[in-house]
Amino acid sequence: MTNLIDQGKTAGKLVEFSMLQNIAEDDAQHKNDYKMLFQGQGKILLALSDDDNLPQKVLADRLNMTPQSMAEFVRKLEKRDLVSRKKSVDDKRVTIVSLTDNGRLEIEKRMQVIPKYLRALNDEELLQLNNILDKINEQMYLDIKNADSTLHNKYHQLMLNHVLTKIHTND
Amino acid sequence: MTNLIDQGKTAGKLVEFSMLQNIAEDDAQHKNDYKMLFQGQGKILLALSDDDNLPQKVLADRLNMTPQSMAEFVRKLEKRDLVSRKKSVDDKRVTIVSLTDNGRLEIEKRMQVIPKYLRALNDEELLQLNNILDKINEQMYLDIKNADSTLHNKYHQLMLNHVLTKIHTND
DNA sequence: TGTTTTTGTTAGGTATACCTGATTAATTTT
DNA sequence: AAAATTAATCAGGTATACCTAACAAAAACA
Repeated sequence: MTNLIDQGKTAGKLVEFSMLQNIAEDDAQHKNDYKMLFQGQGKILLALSDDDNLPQKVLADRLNMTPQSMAEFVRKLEKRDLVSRKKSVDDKRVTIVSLTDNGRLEIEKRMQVIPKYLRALNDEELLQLNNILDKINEQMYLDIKNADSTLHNKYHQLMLNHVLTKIHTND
Repeated sequence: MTNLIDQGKTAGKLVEFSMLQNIAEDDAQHKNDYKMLFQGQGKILLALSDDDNLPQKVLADRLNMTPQSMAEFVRKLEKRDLVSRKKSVDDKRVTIVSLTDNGRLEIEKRMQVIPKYLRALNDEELLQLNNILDKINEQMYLDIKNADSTLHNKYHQLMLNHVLTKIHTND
């Protein structure tokens, strides 16, 4: 596997990339926005953007979090007017969490940020990068699926849907 | 600029990529290692790997942090045996921070992680990705430089050196 | 030499992401 | 109907990344 050497090189460049990303986006909240998409409150927003109106319990399961943490984050999101909570009619124990219009906008805003550095690429390179990302992402889907055959982490499945429908379609 | 549309597509895939990365590396500390390379204590380690034996003040300046934060992080790193501190002989006010062997190993370990998803790429694609990352990174260097003409953030300069010498050379 | 500047420390604080334990209220099971 | 399970909440905790204010010691400057 001579390939391993090339992989190593690329790995280095990816670290470099992350580093630079981190520094370059040092300006204010833009960075935070982007970074916080995949943790805590951001994760929840993302999950809801795929599948709205979920009970807290379901969210907690999907995102691999305790219900207590979920309660906390949802409360915080509610305060920021990004989600709303209402009691389920069928089951008065459950609280349904929904995105507010505000929340939906917020997600859109965060996801539509086009990193400035993409300007550096010409059409051909953009196409290449697209294809490469497709392959990489597909590989990760596989890895995730395999690591998760037990299905106990529904989040993975969730993200699969999310991305496949919302992003992949515009190829 | 029709290109904007393609950029948008790619931006989406990059978000997808980050998301998946986040989920796929869900296993234990591997994830944390990688993520924490660019913040707080990790940043400091990285800075020292380029240029060792620095006064705390210099580190604080380069990393855009208050000296107090720096003191805190350095203390934490010392506790973890990743750096050592010694008083400068020339200037008894300054504390010189140095990587321990342990710290050096730690950085190597963290940076040499080859993401599994790179397996999915063949030689040609790996080459393409390499070139693309070069271009993107170069663009970011420019952006950083421009944003930082005042030179008040030496970190950027630092990273420039770091990456150019340590990573770029093996092209 | 006395004042000012610089490096670093101590103390205290904020915010975010999580977690465990205990408890309540609603629903299901027996 | 009583017991067990479930969804959520409250209370309290840990860890990390930062920050400001106040202050001591050393060095530079006047």
